[in-house]
Amino acid sequence: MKSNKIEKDTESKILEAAKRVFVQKGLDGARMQEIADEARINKALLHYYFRSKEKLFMTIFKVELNSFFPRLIPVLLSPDMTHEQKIRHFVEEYIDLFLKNPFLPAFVLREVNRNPQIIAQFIGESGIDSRKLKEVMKVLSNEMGLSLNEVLHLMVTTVSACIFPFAGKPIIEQVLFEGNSTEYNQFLRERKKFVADFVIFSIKGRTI
Amino acid sequence: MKSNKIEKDTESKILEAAKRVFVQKGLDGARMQEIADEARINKALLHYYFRSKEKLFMTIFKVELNSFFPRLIPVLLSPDMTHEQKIRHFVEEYIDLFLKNPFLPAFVLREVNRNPQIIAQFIGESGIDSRKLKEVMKVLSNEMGLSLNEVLHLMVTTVSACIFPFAGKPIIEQVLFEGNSTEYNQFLRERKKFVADFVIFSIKGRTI
DNA sequence: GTCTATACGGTGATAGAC
DNA sequence: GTCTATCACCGTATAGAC
Repeated sequence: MKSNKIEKDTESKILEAAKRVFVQKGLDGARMQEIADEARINKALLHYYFRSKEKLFMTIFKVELNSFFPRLIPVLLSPDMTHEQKIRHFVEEYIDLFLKNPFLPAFVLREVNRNPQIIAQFIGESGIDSRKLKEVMKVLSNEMGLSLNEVLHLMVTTVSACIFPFAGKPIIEQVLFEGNSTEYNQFLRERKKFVADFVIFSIKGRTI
Repeated sequence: MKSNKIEKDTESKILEAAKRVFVQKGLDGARMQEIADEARINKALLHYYFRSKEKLFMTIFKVELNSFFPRLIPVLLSPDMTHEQKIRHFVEEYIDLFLKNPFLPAFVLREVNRNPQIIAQFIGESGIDSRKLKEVMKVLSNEMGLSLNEVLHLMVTTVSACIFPFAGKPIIEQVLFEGNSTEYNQFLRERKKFVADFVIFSIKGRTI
């Protein structure tokens, strides 16, 4: 056994390298050679640990999809928070996640559109539970004084507002900030407050 | 010359086939063979009309990116409409565009993330004009009683709310409607009214 | 477990006949 | 312009030595 933990075991090195490459390039764009280089090993060893490119990809994708659906349902069901607090909490957590993993939205969207069945395949293993989700919608519906359908659209709109600024980074950065990435990052940092405000104001404006 | 217009010329056939394949599979996932089959010609002819896969792709992408940015700026500058009317008009036109081209959002997002420079490359040729866009923001800022920055976020949020339901179709369809595509399509049809209402209510809720 | 060498199929691109 | 045949390369995957 190696002395200290600076030396990672090979499997971890592969997983980390594969994550970087797959998330950036996608399944179709990624090359096993590039993953091997990134992990500082050779191609053959990739196939020794994971039998095929597909299998290695699936291992990565499962983990990433899992982190794409954060564990926020318990908070949304909490009886000790107002719906305003819940919205703020959700938006802040979700955008923070993407600030830490900026490529996650584009990656998940790309792969899920490449192979739409992949999402059904992993639905159970990721933090998604349709039953719980409907429970959340019912609770929020009561708290907000909106119909179930309105809550559904509201949720999708909130999630959209969090995800798109990351998934569409090249467009936003270029079109809105003429390529100035400092301004784009500033925009992202302001985003948490704005989106939460936006949603809350919309509920207010609707119910008066 | 052929009798009636049922027979299209080869270039058009290629272009239509390439559009279908590239939009669905992306540059990396698409195969020249598949495009040839789709166009009912052989691979060699593809290279005769367009020298390379890359060139053929660029031709398609330019057109698609162009339609991704609809010509809505004149309307947004119109002095004869309230900002509410402008928002409704924008959202309806934009969502209608995606109802007609459901794969457009996922396609543009995928390719723009694959190669972020591609957007700068075509910025002039697509219907985007940063100067005009800033003019729009200024006008809306006055009409809505919001700061320029708030209008910026508002625009991004509105666009997000229109695009994401299409770009994230596999996720939404599976997670929210358990794979029931009829319910998903129903959701999309309701979306125009909801998004416009949502934005307008938010402005109202903010300024009271 | 880790490496080098290689097999094998697929893919973009071209040559050349018609 | 359109076709068939073919090339050259690249990418996944495996064999086999250590």
